[in-house]
Order: sequence, then structure tokens, then C-alpha cells
Amino acid sequence: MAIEMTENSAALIDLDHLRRSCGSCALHELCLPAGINGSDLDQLDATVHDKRALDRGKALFRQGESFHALYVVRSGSLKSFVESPGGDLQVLGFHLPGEIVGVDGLTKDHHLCSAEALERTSICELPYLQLQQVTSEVPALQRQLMRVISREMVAEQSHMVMMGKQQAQERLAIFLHSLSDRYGRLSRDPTVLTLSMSRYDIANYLGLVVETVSRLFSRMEAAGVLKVNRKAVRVLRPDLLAEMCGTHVAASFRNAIG
Amino acid sequence: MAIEMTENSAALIDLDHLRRSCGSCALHELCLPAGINGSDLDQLDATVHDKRALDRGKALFRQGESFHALYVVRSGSLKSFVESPGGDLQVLGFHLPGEIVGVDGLTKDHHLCSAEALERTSICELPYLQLQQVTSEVPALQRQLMRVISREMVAEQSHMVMMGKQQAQERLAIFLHSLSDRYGRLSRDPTVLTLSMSRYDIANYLGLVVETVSRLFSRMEAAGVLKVNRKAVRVLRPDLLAEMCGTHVAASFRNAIG
DNA sequence: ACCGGCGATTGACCGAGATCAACTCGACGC
DNA sequence: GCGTCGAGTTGATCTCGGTCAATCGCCGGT
Repeated sequence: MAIEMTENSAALIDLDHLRRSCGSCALHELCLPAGINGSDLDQLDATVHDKRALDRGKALFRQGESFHALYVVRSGSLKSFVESPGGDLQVLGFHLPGEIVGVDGLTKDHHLCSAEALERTSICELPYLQLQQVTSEVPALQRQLMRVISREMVAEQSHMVMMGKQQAQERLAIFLHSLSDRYGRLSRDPTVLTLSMSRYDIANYLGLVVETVSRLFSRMEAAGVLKVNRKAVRVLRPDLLAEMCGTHVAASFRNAIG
Repeated sequence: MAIEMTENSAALIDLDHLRRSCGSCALHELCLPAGINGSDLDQLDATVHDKRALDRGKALFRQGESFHALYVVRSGSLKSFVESPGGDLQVLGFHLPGEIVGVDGLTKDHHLCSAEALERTSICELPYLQLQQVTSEVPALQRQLMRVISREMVAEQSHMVMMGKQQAQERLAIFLHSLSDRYGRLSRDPTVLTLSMSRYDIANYLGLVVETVSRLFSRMEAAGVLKVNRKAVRVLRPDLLAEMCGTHVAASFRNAIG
């Protein structure tokens, strides 16, 4: 996968590469409209502080830690989740390259959920104080940051709708469809999915148990919609998959947020 | 109820009253730290443009309408919801006095959900352009606005957790407990709840059906936790109610965002 | 005051998905 | 190569909450 090569080149990143990288980023709207392009990318490179690399299972931040930055996934993937004192946990979302995490920390100066790498993952760190500085200098950027945050919020609403109304099969279909969509936006083949998260994580995220998810994968494979081989899932019939998302609120709502 | 009297005095509102009103408001953190107090309240009164009054069932804004302001409930209550083309709808939340609505509109210049009055309700309107003006002049306010938005987001996460993991009875318990909490913050008796929303709305919000909600009210009344009389619910045993919220993630998470 | 209608409650039954349990498969270490 | 371990799959059974249906009771209109 082409995206993988960004991982170990973090230190010796060239501007052209950075530019391509930021083009598919949730925050590129935050940079490009402000005229940050070409030679200004040095400056952007300076603002985006720490391009960390995380191994599988390593935490980007943990619930309760103090908040000081927003993060954007550069390559790899993350899951975010909350855990109760009893060790019980709830997966809140999965985050692909270009997506933002850490917004939960804006409320109280400390994070209310944890974020963890699902595979080797590299990250852009946007120190909040500096970001605030930049956005206050360019009011349009403030608005754009709002958009990004609000989009996260709406995505959550959409997930909530799904949890409330959708059948198990519709949930998995919506999950896969969403993943496929996001692959498309990253210019990756939207029919070849690599599920970096475990079946347990998927089940937890969808409000189901692992057995149900497993059965659904089998059923959807039997129906000719998917070809499933452990973490490798090929979408054979995108049309059927879309159909399986149902005509209910969650599906149309999810489409609306583009 | 004392809170009711704010409704018809919107036009001839006095500063002292405004001040008391804003004290329990989600945005009071947004006003007070900026030194807006005492005589400056005239100015605040000018920024908070339109103090509309809505009758039961009337929309504050509708899905698809263009976005131009955030709103804060002054008295009464709202529900927010999305509706699919098929007429199917999903309730996203209920909003009591002091709570903010309309944040969903920041993403795309138009609202992605609708908000509707559950009873006669008065509203503070904060035109976004003006608000943006004020926050750009005072950077600390920008941060505070972020906090408020982020808090909304975290509340949504908490609801999501509930939808994913909680049993039906725990869901209703959490809903009532949350309502009770918010009553407390408004200096209303947290044991005397007035459910302005229908059983259908509650069920929809909790991802249940109306019959289940009805049975749960009966069961909780039989258990001596509640006294239920249509829309009037008295919490007889707050301790038991809290216990029924379960020791799972949603409950502890919800406490954390308090 | 009476009636009509809708919201709410209660009961009987059913089914989707959870639970419990057995088994398979691939990865990794020695 | 072999054994172990954990993730994933598959099957059998159970249960919670959804569905269908009947009834109640409050509220608003005439």
C-alpha cells in the first residue's frame, strides 16, 4: 500500500510529500484556504510539531491525561474508546489517515477517552496553544476548525442513530460502507478493505457481540456481497452492500454528512 | 414552577433578571470571564438578539435550513432529532434551560437536525457572525466556546455508549438520573421531574419502543424507586435510581462529564 | 356533559441477538 | 516440526425486548 511508506520517512519528509499528504487530511481545509501552500509549507511543517510513530497497541493518549494537542492520523489507524473502572470498555470510533482525534480533550483540559494504534501508525500533532494562535490570527481558520469539529460531532450523531434503530446486519453493512467511503477519499481502492481492528473491537463499536459479527461476515459472504479472509475483506457487490445499509435514518443521515 | 415566569417577560426583561438567568446558562462561562458583568449586561443584551418564544410543537430550526445562529434555551424545553425521507425519525437529545442547540449547523452552513419545542419555550439567539466577532476579539472566549461545543460532543459519546451496552432498565435509569442532575443545576428540585416529552420521544431517544418504556416506569414504580403520574415523575429513592444506572461505562462516563 | 381520539398501559407471544460451548485455524516460540 | 495460545468461526439454547392487540383514561371540542 502506497500510504504505508509515510511511516518511516517522517524525519526526512520533503515538502512535496507533505503537500500530498495534507491534501487528503481532515484539516487541509484548515490550511489551504488560508493561503498556506508552496513555500509556506515550511511554516506549516513547523506548526505541526511532532510526527510521532506508534506501534500497534501503543496509546496516543489515555483517558485522564492532560490535554495539550489535537492529532491527525498520517498513516495507519487508531481506535478511540472509554473504559470504566471495572475494566469494561466501549469503542467510540476508528480513525483513518487524515482524520482528527483528541477533540474530547477541549472540554476539561484532560482527555475523556483513550486513543490507541491498531497497527504501526504515524501522527501529526497540533499543539493547541499554537493552533489557537494561528486561528486567532486568521478568523477564517477558526471557522474551519469549527467545521472539522462539528463534522466529528455529526458523525457521532449518525453513529448514535445507528445504535438506536438499526438491525445487526445493517450495522455491519453501514460500518463497512463507511470504511469503504473513507478509503475512496484516501484514493485507496474502496473495495479492498484491511480491517486493522479485531472482531471484538468491531462488535463493541457496533453494540453487538463478537459471535454475531462473525456470523454476519459469514452470511454476507454466502450472499456474495463480500469475500472475507480474516482481516482482508473484499467488497464484491458494493451495490448490495449499500442496499443492506437500509433506507432508514442512519444511512441517509450518514450520506448527508459527506 | 419558578422558571416558567421568564416566558412572558422577555420584552421587558430587567438586567438583574438577565443576570440570574445567565448564571445557570451553558454559555455563562463564555460571558462572565470576559468581564461582562454589571453594567456591561446592556451590551450582552444587545448581542443576544432575538429572545423568541415558541409554542409546543413549533420548530426552532429544521433540518436543511440555513445556519446563522446558535441558540440557548431560556425556559421550557426542546427536542432535537433527524428525520429520514421515509418519515422515520430519531431523537438525538432533549434540551433544558441553559443548554445550547444548533452546533450541528457549523459544519455545512445548514442544519443537519431539527429542534422543536416540547412546551412553551423561550430562546436566546446568538447570531454566529456576531459571536464570531466577539470571540475573535477575546481569544479566551474562543476557547470557552470550544469547551461548550466539546461538552456537547462528549455528552453525545456518553449517549452512544449507553445505546451500545446498556440494558433497557439501565437506559431509562440513566435518562432519569441525567434529567435529575440537570434539574439540580437549575436549582430545581431534582426529585420532582416534569417530562415535557412524550413516552414515544423517550423510547425513541433510548433506542427502545414505547411499550418497553411504559413497562419500565411501572416496574420502577412497583420497586418503590419512582412515583409516576403521566408526565409527573417523583424520584422517591435517588439512591436506588443511581444504583440502577449500573456500574458500566455509560454511568461513570456520564458522571465524568458533569 | 358527552364523545372522540390519542397517548399510555398492560398482556400474550415471538424472534433477533446474547450466551454458553465446542471446535478450527494461523501465528509464534522452542 | 511440534505444541501452545489466542482470535475467529460455528452450533445449540435462552432471554430480553419487540410486535401485535386490547383496554384505559385524560384532554379537547362541540
